[in-house]
Amino acid sequence: MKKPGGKHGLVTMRDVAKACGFSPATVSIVLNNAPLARYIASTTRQRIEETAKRLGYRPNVMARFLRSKRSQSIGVVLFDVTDPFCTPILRGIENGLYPVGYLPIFADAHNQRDRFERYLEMLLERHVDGLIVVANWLLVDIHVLADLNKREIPAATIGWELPGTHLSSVMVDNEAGGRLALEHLYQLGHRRIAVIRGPKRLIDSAPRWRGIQKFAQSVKLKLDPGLELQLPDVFDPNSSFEHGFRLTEELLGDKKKFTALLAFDDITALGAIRALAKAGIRVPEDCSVIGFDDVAIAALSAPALTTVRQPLETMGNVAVNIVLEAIKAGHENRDWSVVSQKLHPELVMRESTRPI
Amino acid sequence: MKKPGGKHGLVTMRDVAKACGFSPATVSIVLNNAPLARYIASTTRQRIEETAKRLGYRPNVMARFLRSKRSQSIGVVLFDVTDPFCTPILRGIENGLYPVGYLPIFADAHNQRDRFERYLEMLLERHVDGLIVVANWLLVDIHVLADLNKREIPAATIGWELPGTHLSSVMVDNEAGGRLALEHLYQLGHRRIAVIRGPKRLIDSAPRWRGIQKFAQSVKLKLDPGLELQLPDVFDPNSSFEHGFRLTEELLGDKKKFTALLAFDDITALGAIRALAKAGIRVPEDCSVIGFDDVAIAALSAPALTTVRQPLETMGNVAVNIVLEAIKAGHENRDWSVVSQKLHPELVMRESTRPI
DNA sequence: TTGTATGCGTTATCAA
DNA sequence: TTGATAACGCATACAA
Repeated sequence: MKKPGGKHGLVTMRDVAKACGFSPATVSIVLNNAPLARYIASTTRQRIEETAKRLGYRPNVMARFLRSKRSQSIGVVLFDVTDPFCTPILRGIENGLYPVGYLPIFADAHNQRDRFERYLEMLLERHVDGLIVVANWLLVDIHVLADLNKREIPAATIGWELPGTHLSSVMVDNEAGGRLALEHLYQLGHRRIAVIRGPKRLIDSAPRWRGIQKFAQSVKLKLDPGLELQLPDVFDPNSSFEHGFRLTEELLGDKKKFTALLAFDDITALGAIRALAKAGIRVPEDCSVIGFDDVAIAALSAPALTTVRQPLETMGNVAVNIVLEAIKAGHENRDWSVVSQKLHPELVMRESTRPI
Repeated sequence: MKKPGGKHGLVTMRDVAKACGFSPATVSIVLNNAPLARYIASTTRQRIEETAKRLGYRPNVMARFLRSKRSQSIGVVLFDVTDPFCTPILRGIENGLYPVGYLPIFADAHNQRDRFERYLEMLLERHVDGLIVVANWLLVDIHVLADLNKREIPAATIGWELPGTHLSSVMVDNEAGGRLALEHLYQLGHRRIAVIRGPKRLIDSAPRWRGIQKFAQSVKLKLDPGLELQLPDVFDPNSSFEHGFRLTEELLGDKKKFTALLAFDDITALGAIRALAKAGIRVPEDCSVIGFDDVAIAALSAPALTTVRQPLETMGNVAVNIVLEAIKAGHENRDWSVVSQKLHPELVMRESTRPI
């Protein structure tokens, strides 16, 4: 008995058709459960399904795309996999895609704009059905977005947004997060609070700071500008540890007194804690420190970091749902609209803060 | 002037051909720099290239695959993205693929065997040109490997191997690593050393322990079996922190004296440090702790962790090169052979160890 | 030096 | 209820 399949061991639909004596068309209808499958005799259906299984037939996604224009894959562009911020998001995306049989095509921009753009092109060449972008300011470019709009590819951004485009977005409510952080320290009795603000060009920085200020005003707390530090516009997860460390050292050099420190993110907070430890200041006994993000490290560091949690995995999931919904709408020739979701942050109390 | 491209804004090769008055064949030859391109008039070539650019032509990778059998993508299956062990590997893979225009299709097994297998099938349906698997014992299955062999897809595993198959592998030299760790503690003057051994079913555990034992013998150091702990066969990055914590607590409860602790991996070490801190034992003043892997957290924790570094990113890169080489060989109808690479670990001294 | 024709594996339309 | 046939976008053998 001659074996089907070419030198690559591939079994095509025609092989199945030949083996069971039906036409490729019928086989296609049955195996895809197409609408017409309703009219196929159940004996036929069984014979076909059995044969397909026996021969180990696997549909060829590529060939299928040529007809149906569905690649069953979506592009995922991260600004930096190495950043612990991205990992849970990636997990959330993958987890949302898995049940519907979509596969993510993975691209990592290394925080480089040209790499980001090149990857976008590559993903378009692969005709991804949708796109999810975890980006930051570095990567913005009107040029590329025009392409996206022209091709009408459903796309969502995470942790970043570009109003006025066809891009949906999923973000944490930064203002609420900033408020949550300061509120926590305030309730613990802290009044002299150092704040490490985020990089100016990062979209999160302003609203987070606004939340802090608004809360301060609401309880008539006066934030000392001398305790206000500023992260530079450099991106790289390692650098923010360094910067947290250095800024805190400088602050300590100024002999300014403070009982708590509110850091822009967890890594910065860890850097700050290191600087405090080096100066003999214990956390949380002598100084409370709060971070932002609730990155994996936060729970493992010593002391475990109190922080404002971004629901990163959920954000990945939500982005997937937005994109899948748009893809479905496209197939059904329905309209779909851009959505902008803001998710709620959550205070996670651990060991790095305590009452004064 | 009528615009080319269908409702999706796609520009095909035919569009380009029509626009510049040449045949699709010529266009194909030029744009792919095929061998025949040597005979194409340079004016023609320029016209074609210019037109392609002007129309914004992008080759359709899917359609191209149908002819050339090259999908320009390779499947990457991770046992758990959430494990900090995987991140640098993923980066290494992506980085190795980028320059040659390959894209990784991403799959995360969540430490579940059925998910692992399902993903393998999905990747085969997508006709990936190659496969890289970052796995552990949980995911072994002869069944699936048979499929891989039959399809002759170049594949490499990282951090794990399965001799007697067509799978290449890239691993760290665990025995050397175990030796390095103990040697470091020994040279610092430690003699009463607790060891947290790896899960029995994990492939790394035995050789790493062997390296430890061999070094001990070579310097006539007697390891106290009472100071020997055993990680259970459970996989999940969080759990190893927990286990490191608990095992260390139990050890402390036994009132056994030790001046140093050698942990199976970094996360376990972090858990151990937490337990020590809780008991009022300072690291490294009262007890030195060494980890394994040099995961990102190691450098950021306080105290920064001394550890044995696995060149994770390099391992990803090496795996890519192995697979790409095999793919190339396949295209050129050359034979390629399975390779098993062992990379050297490296001691990274930070703050968690010190002389006795 | 360039054009024509064919087929990759699938699905969709139409005919039987 | 099922089967021919064409077409998706591209690359190649062959013809011109």
